[in-house]
Amino acid sequence: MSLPHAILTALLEKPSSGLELTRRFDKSIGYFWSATHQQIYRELGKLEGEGLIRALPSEQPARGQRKSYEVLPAGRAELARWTAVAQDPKPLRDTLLLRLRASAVVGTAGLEADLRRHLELHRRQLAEYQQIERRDFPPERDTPQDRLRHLVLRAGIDLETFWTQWLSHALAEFPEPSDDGRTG
Amino acid sequence: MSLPHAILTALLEKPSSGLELTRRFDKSIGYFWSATHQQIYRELGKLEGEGLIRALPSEQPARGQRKSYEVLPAGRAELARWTAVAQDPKPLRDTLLLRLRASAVVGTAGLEADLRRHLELHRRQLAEYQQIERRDFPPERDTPQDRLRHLVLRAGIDLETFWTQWLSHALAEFPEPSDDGRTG
DNA sequence: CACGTTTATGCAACTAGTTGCACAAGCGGC
DNA sequence: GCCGCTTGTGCAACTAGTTGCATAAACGTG
Repeated sequence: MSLPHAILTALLEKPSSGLELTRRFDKSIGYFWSATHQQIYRELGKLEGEGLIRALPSEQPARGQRKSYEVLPAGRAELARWTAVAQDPKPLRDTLLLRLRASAVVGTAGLEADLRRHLELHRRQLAEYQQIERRDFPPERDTPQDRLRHLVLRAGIDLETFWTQWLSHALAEFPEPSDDGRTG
Repeated sequence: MSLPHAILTALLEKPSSGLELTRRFDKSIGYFWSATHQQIYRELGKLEGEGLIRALPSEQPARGQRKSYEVLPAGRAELARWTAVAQDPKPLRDTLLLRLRASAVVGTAGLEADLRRHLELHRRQLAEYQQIERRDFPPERDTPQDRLRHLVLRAGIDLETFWTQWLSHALAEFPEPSDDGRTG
């Protein structure tokens, strides 16, 4: 439902080929809307068919036969429309919480190790976000665009902070190995 | 991938019919793994076919022709297995953040109202969780099971707290109406 | 110059979740 | 006793996202 709009946003920021988009998704927009290259190519085809983007005619030859796309006015209009439409927040779906809940009835065996692993992953992600913040949002730059993008990054930072804290807390009060929380 | 395990957990906590499960999903497990009644019925059929649950033979007659299910040993084993298996956290996917990012290029028109609406929704959800916490987790009850379930609820509470704070912050530094953050 | 590797594009099939609808039985009232 | 409402169960079709694979050009190296 949102992938086409994620792609439109990325292409407005900078016209790109499928592969460039894939790379930029891996390290920017993909932080809050991930996509594989297969999804991206498929969607680029659709968007072109709908007249929302077009292939840049200029640079054709180079290696492979890469095509770069740019957003057409209709595409920009569609993105603006979609941005303004009210949408309900989608309900939380988290397997780790589900597993914790399940462990209250079937025992916590094996779970603690994975909690530690998640904690480490979230710490890493947090560090990565903080590095991006230092690099891309120094105090002096402060256009409205910067402020909006910084807000998005702050959400990522604060979410990872939440997870690291919650996981630390969870591990701290985890049942002893001998007491696995099993009911029957 | 996880719906069957959510159902197994719910059925272990208490054998139920499809409708009862649906209701309990709406106000408990569904907070972190939502499901519609259609999904639940379909999955109950599958689980029964796989021999992980069975219909309780006893109470057949009543209204409609409701069937209650209970978990078989194979089902409990499968849940325990799944709980212990390492799983990667699934990447964040959030349309609101995407829209905010898009608004940096196409303008923030219409977005602020929806941010306010989301703030209100998250405040409500937070209040609901806090009420559940007061009701279900008074200080004196403290079995390992309680502590695990309380941890899950705490995650919900802290997440909603994060969103209300972040949304408040976002609204506070939102561009003035005359300045909509548009680039070109 | 042949052979494996990287770059780049893309199709097809599968899985999970959502939406829309169907149907049957009891319930409540006029 | 019929009519509309609610309860309870369920199928079918659709949508979004994932996984696995196919293809082809250029590159680099022995």
